[in-house]
Amino acid sequence: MGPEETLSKMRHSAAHVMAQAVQSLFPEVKFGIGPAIKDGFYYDFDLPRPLKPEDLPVIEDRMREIIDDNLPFTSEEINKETAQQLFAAQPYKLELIDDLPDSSVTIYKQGDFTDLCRGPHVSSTGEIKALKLTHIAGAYWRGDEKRPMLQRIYGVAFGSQTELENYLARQVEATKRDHRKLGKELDLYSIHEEVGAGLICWHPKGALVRQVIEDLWRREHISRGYNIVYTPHVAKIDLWKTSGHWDFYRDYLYPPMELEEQQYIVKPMNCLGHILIFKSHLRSYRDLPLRYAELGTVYRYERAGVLHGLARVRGFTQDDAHIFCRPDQLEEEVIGVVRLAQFMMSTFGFSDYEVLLSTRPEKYTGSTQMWKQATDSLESVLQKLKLPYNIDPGEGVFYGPKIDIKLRDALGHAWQGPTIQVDFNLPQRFNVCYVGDDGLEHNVIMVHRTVLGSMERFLACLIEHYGGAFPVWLAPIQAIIIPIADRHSDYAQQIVVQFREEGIRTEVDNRSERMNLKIREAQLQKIPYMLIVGDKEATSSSASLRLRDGSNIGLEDLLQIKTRIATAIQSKA
RNA sequence: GCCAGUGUAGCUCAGAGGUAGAGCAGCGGUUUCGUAAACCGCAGGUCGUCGGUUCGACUCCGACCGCUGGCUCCA
Repeated sequence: MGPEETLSKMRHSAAHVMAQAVQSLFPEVKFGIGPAIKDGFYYDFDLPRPLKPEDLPVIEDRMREIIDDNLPFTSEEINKETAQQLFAAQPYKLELIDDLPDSSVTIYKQGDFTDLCRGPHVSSTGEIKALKLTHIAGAYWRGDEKRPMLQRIYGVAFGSQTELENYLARQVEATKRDHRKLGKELDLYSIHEEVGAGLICWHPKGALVRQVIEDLWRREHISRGYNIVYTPHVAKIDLWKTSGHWDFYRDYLYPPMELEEQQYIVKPMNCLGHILIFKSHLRSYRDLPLRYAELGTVYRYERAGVLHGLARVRGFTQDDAHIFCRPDQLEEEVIGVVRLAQFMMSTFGFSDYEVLLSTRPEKYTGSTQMWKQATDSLESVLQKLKLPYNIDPGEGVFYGPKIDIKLRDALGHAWQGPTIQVDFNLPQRFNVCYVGDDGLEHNVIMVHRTVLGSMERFLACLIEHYGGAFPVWLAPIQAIIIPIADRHSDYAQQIVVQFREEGIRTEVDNRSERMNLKIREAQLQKIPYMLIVGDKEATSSSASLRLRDGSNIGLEDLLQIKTRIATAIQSKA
């Protein structure tokens, strides 16, 4: 058994101990389930009253007592009837017992607490080393919102106090890097109640970062044979009825608006516009593949409870593209997309990612033969590119198989990254065809893909990945000139002009403040280069260079600094 | 949407059944300074919104809105 399994066993045992503790405090408790999860565990309870944050330390203390008692865990296999009697007062457990396939079930006991459980567990409660209950949350029984909501207590548990403390320290670091906090501190964006939840206003600095990314995105797409297009933000509802979105996706759509007795909706996706552009001509097999790319802003109604900073919003700009190709071109097109995705990931410093291939779900459209061919193509691409991947069986979208890439940021937090989806549905619904060399019409294969996801979510990911200290090429302000006294501001201004001519985003801090304050603020703003100028510098065409990590380079010639910065921008380091 | 928490000045936060307070930011002034916060003064708030209880509500109650952590879902 590896260290991960040992930990997970201990965490699962901690969940049982928590259940015992809760039972001793609330004898009427009805138990849900209590598994081990990443870093810890949870248990779902049906309790006579809502839990308060103050309850957690009480439960935790009770858990410590149980741990100190070092109660042994014992298991027993019993038949279902016996189990049903044993758990007669536990409706959720009874439901679980009913659903188990075997005629016998296992139970685990520690002290006076018994739970239905497959195990395994540590041998006694004393083996649970370091834990902390972290938060309370509501959770539907079996994740179904039509069923009762239970109260879930989350906890973390580790093999030693030191590891627990490290974990808590990482949490503190993650809080510091939270894009919502940094977004405010670095003046990147804001969300206003007056505008509406989940709708983003980009401030100049956030907009600048976004533009730099978009410029790179456009350049890369053009050089890789994409055509950039623009499509309207609203369209007649019939278009969305034809596509099936109005039927299948209605819960996510903003409601229709009426104009000249026609109903229009705001687009939730960009694909239909691209399809209509494709269909504006008769297309030959020689024209394919056609790749239409758009930084397309879409609006989707997301439930209020799921909104989260830039990461989950109601209006967002997808870095979208649709590839229309022949079946024999699919594989090469997917290779191109994966290479582009890899290029983007390495450009933004993501080296840790997971590739998932999602296969046919239970409800699907298209023939099984089409599914097989497309899934094989996707898999073959991953093999040719020697990309390690996992199969996510049945997790494809109803219209086709897909490849998803999950990124890990510098703190190990996972983000949904590039996605490549084959679509058999829309080409049929809209009769998207090309004329083959046989003179007959054939449906195209359509690939939806994004390599960044959405600009909003990608920025959220980048902010947290870099902890707000954007690499020089992305930094909204790349250099700031800090005159020591007012008499140095002319010299400072000359540097600004000179640097801007070189394309270096430069500002000057001309306030009548002390240099120390200006340095502090520039550092907090995570500006990569601070050029401090006083009498010495003004007479020698130089500046005293300081970096945002606190290091002090000292006096350096202006030309040299310019080259230094230009090189850093160039290398995207 | 559901469960829990929460909303006080632009920001970070304190306070509290008898009509609000700090630091930073802002404004005015003094200071012109050598590597992470100079000093003095001024101004700033229908205490999220609406309704109820009360002689009196920012404080108690209710509804709504926003935010936070989850459930569910996803770019």
